[in-house]
Amino acid sequence: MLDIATVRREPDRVRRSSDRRGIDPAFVDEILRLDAEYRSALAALERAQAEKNRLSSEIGRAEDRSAAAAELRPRLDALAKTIAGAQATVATLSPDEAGSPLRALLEESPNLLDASVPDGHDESANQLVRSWGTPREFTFTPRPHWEIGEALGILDFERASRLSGSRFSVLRGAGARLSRALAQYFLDRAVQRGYVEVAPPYLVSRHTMWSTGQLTKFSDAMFRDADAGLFMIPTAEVPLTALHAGEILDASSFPRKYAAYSACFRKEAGAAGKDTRGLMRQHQFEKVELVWLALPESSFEALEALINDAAALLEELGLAYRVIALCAGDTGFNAAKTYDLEVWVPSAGTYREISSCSNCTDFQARRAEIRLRREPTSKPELVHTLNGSGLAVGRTLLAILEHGQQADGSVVIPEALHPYTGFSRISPPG
RNA sequence: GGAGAGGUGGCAGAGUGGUCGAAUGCACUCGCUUGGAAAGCGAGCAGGCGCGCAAGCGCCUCGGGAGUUCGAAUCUCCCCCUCUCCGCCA
Repeated sequence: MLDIATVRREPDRVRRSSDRRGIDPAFVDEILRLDAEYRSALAALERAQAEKNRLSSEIGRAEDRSAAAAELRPRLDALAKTIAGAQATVATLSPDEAGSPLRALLEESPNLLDASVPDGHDESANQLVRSWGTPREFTFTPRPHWEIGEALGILDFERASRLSGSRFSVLRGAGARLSRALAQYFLDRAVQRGYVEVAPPYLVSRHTMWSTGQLTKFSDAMFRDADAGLFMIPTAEVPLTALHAGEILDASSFPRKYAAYSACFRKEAGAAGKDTRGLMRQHQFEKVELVWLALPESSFEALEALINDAAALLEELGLAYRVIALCAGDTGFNAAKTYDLEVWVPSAGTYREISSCSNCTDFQARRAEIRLRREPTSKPELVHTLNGSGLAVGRTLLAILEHGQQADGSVVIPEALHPYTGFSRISPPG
């Protein structure tokens, strides 16, 4: 959610950011107009309330309260009418009132972009930041992971679709083991890097989902149980970021770094026809998510650290990757700046997203009311939140299968995982 | 799912219609005291919003919402949550 105070103080900054995202900045003027209207209505209401409070306490102080009440009644009745009217006006204008036009505009506006975000409308304008490793040269035509996995008997999409429909998978034997090894490995490495491991709920309330900015009119691709009022998390970013919602945290505990393994659930309705085969895009997938609560002045340094934490995992696994800075038009609603981490996928002959790391600045913290206090006597201020995958389990598994495939159909497992898998190669049955 | 108890400031815990945004204690901040500290003493110390250059002034908030009343933390209704016991269950 945008800060009304920022719109007032720096409307040009808001206009520029919106324009760069491809959003008509006209709404800024609308916000300013509604806000001016709101504040004058609020001032009128507060004047009437102050008058009423004065009269009421006068009655409370009087010798003969009922006599005083009787005497002041006409003025109080008139004030009550004024107040009721003013309240109704304020309610329709207030930025704090759910459903008011001003509130709606503030909630629908995406986060302000950082100045370092490159211009551009779509992913073609994204910028390469750096790359690591070289894609493996094959002496044979590399097969896609679903063929490799099915031949090895470790991936089963046919039975998955009988169980649940399309975009589900069944992992079996060494495949299931490899998946578990990855999750365990990612978590262990995160803890070694100072993250606190968290096992969060996979179902969260509407309010929690709303508080992290997932419930906008632009994105409702989530599975949910309307009866219970619960949503299945599309990412552990939601419970991790909202973990300290409503709290005022001591600045000395910053930065706070959390890591959680979870299943994630997405309808992916907008992605029909894209990545229909394999593990790339599933309704249910697993991921280790990394979340930082950072001091405002150091959140962009934190973003660099976060993307490096995620990238280090790929280096340890020997998988070639590149880091991409998303352009303005490709940067998500919550984010001020986003880096994507893309891993080389041999069968596709290109890099594919395996992690997305974002600095959401104070945008999520404003809704979730996550604050910090610098000194015992200082005022609370909003924290900055960051999130990124470290990493997506299915996509990493996919990359390992394709990268490690051999001419004889077996797959060589990266050494870093051997302590977790207990095997160094997956060989065809028989 | 059934029965009961309860939700007040960072914490504990008073407050059952009127100078209560809230006693008291602890924690915390500043000052005095001290060689230094502790203790002691004094002052301060919730959050949000609006007006104001500022000092400051005002409004709102005692789980959330609606109501009664000139006036609600206190009374009424609805909802949410927590705890205890019972049932069920991995």
